[in-house]
Amino acid sequence: MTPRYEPHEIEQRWQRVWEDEGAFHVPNPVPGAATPDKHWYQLEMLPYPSGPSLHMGHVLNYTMGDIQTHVRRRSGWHVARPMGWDAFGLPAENAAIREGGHPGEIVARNIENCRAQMKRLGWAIDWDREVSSDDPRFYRWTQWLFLRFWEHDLAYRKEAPVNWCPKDQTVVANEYVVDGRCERCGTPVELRQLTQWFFRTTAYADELLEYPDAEWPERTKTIQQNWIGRSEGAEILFRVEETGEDVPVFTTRPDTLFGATFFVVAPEHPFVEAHASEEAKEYARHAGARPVEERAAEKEKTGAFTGLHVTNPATGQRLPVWVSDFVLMDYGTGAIGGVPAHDERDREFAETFALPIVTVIDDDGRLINSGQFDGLPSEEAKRAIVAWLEEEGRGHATVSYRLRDWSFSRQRYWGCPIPVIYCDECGAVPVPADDLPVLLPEIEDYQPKGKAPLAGNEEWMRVDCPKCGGEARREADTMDTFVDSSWYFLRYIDSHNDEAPFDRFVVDYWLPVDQYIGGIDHTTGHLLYSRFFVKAMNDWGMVGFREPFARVFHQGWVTLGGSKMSKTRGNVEGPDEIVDRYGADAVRLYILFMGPADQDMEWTPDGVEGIVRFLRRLWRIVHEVAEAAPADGVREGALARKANETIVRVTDDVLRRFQFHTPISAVMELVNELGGAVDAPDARFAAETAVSLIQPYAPHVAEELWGALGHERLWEEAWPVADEAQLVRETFELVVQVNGKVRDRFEVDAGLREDELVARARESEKVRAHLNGGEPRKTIVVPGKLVNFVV
RNA sequence: GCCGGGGUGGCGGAACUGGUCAGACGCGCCCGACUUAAAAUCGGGUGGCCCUCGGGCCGUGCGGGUUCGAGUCCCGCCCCCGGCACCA
Repeated sequence: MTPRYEPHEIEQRWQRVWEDEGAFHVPNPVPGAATPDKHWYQLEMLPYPSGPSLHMGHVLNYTMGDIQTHVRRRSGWHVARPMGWDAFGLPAENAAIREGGHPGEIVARNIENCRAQMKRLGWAIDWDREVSSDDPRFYRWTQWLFLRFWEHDLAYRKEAPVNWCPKDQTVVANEYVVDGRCERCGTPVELRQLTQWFFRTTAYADELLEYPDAEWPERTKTIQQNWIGRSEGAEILFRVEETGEDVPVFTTRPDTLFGATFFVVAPEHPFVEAHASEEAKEYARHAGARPVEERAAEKEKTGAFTGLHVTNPATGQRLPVWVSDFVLMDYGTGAIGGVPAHDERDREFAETFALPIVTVIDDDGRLINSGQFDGLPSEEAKRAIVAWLEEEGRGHATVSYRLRDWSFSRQRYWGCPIPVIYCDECGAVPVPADDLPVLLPEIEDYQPKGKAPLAGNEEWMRVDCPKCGGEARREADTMDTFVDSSWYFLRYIDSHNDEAPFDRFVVDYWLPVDQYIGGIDHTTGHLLYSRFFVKAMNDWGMVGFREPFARVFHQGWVTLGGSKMSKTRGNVEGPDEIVDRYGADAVRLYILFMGPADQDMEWTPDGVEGIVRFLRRLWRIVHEVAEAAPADGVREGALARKANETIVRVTDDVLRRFQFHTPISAVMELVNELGGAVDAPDARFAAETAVSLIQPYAPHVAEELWGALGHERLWEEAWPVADEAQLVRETFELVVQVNGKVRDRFEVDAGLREDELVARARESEKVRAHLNGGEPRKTIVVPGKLVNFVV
């Protein structure tokens, strides 16, 4: 008698077994001992525990990783599959402010909840590797790493204009300002001149454009490349007539140099303060304060003449120097040679102020009015003019980038303290390694007030200078959350290490990450920062690789009401209710069956009934097979063939194509066929195959059905391998076309030669009717598939 | 403007290197069986138009092309999504 399918009873039972056995713990290799060389690091972006519940996007993400993990494990890979918590930072702190309470307590409670949800979904996580970025055992090493960056001049402190979010009351990195707004809260950011800590990401700008050891999606690479914004060009010196000093400009169009008829500096350019007329200074003061977006929106150019002139190094002509806000101080050199004939903005400027326009490139792209360079195609002219400038000592080829260094100090409480001490005598001094971690103190009032809340904690702030022993003060800013997530994937590998952030031997074994699953929204932030971290660590000899993530996959957004589920939007749907109702197996299957995992999908539980029906059908049919089918079932026949074909499809989709919805369809097809022949000699084999193949998706019910078929421990069972002999067909359905249209189809022997196939095709009544007794002009034979007559 | 991705039934989607009348699998809908009835379950149908019920014609955003054969390749458009953008 078939028992009832009771998902909750089954799921709890197997989850307990796996937990008690530590079924998904995979130990690290030990130097000198034999270690499997077939290994796989399966990583999904770690969650922010800023709310009490995971959302369906997490369910999608971690189920995908889970399937990958199960299939790899059962195929003989050594799989590292860790999990942790991105616990520091704004999202958690803002949640604490909303709810009232200490962020540490709220985060701890959320983590506990989310961990329970993860366990309830039955994910094959190695909990022994768990880390949390707010744990001193973790952030001790975040601080230690920061000191290495500083030591290598890849972290520095400077005063610079930075993005300030007036709502969150902190500096925000360029990478997390979207359309001029704070990515977290949507508030428009302001520019403020502040002394901040930066990581020198620009030191790796060129290398970050290349992906030598990584298979990344094209669109992801493009986004990063656009963000880095590399432009090849030249730096050219213009001499100021009145003072004799040289002012450099950056241009990507040195071929148009002869057409430069005026010169423009940015309002913030030091030249203005040093030499410009009072009127120009006055203009610069006002213009420089306005946001770039606002300036760009206006059609009419503004500006003021400085009263000075420069010499065009190509023509020797005297050019007026203007100041205008369409020239930006933070790109290139903050000064340009205005070429109104060949640049739209320069033209607008020239037209507004009645400046001369000289055409130097004709309609065929060749130079004119350019002295010895006349007649050269513009691409050639670029090289020729730069070479000539170099000879003259007036310029050289150079490259400019859009990328800016990453500002990572935050004027907020809930983050990793920056281990720096300021001493009047010694300046900025690193906290000695033995004194790490600098613990984040418990403070009552952590509300953001525009300056670091830690600064108000006198007891914590006052410290002896590690160098001279004199009275000194701590750095009160904390680090951006993205510093924690720039290296968490390394700590996972060696999460209990008390001597170092990680051991190079084990990290070199597991990394680079074989498959990273995460949102595309972190492309120019987290993903870029992580690459920067790893490249630097490789240069210091800490790791033996230069790219952290060999393959990246971006899941689509699970949307609700058309927009991405997120706590800030408040449109979060968690897994609890639907798991309560249908069980974890159904939810796991359903979230993947909804569509291709890399596309956005609107969350609706409507279709889950179809999956529940499938599970019940599978349950019933497998039990029927267990009763009706011969015990020593054969592995040949129509069902066995279908089973073997399904093995190939599922395996190829998961491992090679990274496609998770089609394997479910494939197993459904197999189960549909099996349902009509539960007592067939090969039914038992087909049932075992179906259960085995569905195990990564629905591990609990699969385990139970595996038991019903008389076996145990499916999670350790070798992944099915297709029997090649069974895949070879003895007959196939020959398609016969006339002029490319299918006119007949029938089974033929697979061993027939081409001429025999043609002969069989010509015997068909239907085909004859379409040939009208005539001879085909041409006959195309595709062995094993079709014959096409062309008349 | 530059760069990247995409457009297939009522819906989610399949078709992996051009080759089985494109539409697998599922949702929804329709019909039937079981039932006093409903739910659940099981069976069947489901791109459009025409039909003498054998079939015929059209059909993968639009227009061309290559090919015996195109959702798939090429050219030109249209639309949608994403990145960059007064970046010199």
